[in-house]
Amino acid sequence: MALSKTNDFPEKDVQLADWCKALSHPARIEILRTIANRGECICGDLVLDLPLAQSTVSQHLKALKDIGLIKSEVDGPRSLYCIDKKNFKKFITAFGLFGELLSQKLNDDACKK
Amino acid sequence: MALSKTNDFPEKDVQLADWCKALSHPARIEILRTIANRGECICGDLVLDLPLAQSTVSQHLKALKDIGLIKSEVDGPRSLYCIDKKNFKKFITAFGLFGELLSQKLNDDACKK
DNA sequence: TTTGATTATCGTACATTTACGATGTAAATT
DNA sequence: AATTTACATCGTAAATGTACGATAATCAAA
Repeated sequence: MALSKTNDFPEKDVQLADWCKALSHPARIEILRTIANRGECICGDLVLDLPLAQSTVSQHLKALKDIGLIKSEVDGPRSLYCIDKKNFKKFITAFGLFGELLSQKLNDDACKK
Repeated sequence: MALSKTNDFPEKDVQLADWCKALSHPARIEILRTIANRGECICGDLVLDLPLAQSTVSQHLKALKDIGLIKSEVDGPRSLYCIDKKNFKKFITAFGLFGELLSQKLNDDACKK
């Protein structure tokens, strides 16, 4: 990105923002949920569930894989996807910390409206 | 959106995705944190903190306000921003639920790699 | 009431995202 | 070897997002 200034921000915030971006589309939320529910699944299963073309689903899977929330292994002509537990937990922890720190500050009522 | 298919997804997932989208830029993460830390603050304070032009910061504030995570009140020539606690907690709760449900499924080791 | 301070909005440029069909690739099956 | 199955990648179109400068709007203070 030439126009973007994301590199002028703290690395931790960029990381959290990138993870959130990965969840910023309902298809990717459903994909994560489906993979978690089934333990693992292939692209074709997701195409049946989602109102999207195969190439689009594959694109969303790539986005989730690039950011590290899922991983895959070859299974014959198929690709088997599963949650990358280590990274997923990192994300949940980082997000939880963020939410917690902010929530603490909200105890004393600062806003009138 | 004509090309987008977000309306073909469950409303709850769209809502969660939209909230995550609001956190998908490090500037908006820092803005939320700063507002929470100070209880309330004005655009000018944030402009001093962030490596962005005033108009850009104002744009990010609008995005956070449109999604409901912050609200504002007039204070002379300024605008005073603060966290919208009710909605913020809704978001944290929804996200926490999502993370928890998925984490539960990750207990039995499904992935080899 | 003019000036100054502060913020919002407009216009614009460029990058990124989302979506699809078409095509390429790799492995199993015939 | 040819075919089928499953998936990834390419090319492309349209929509969104990010960023800025310039300008408009609002209110306080001089």
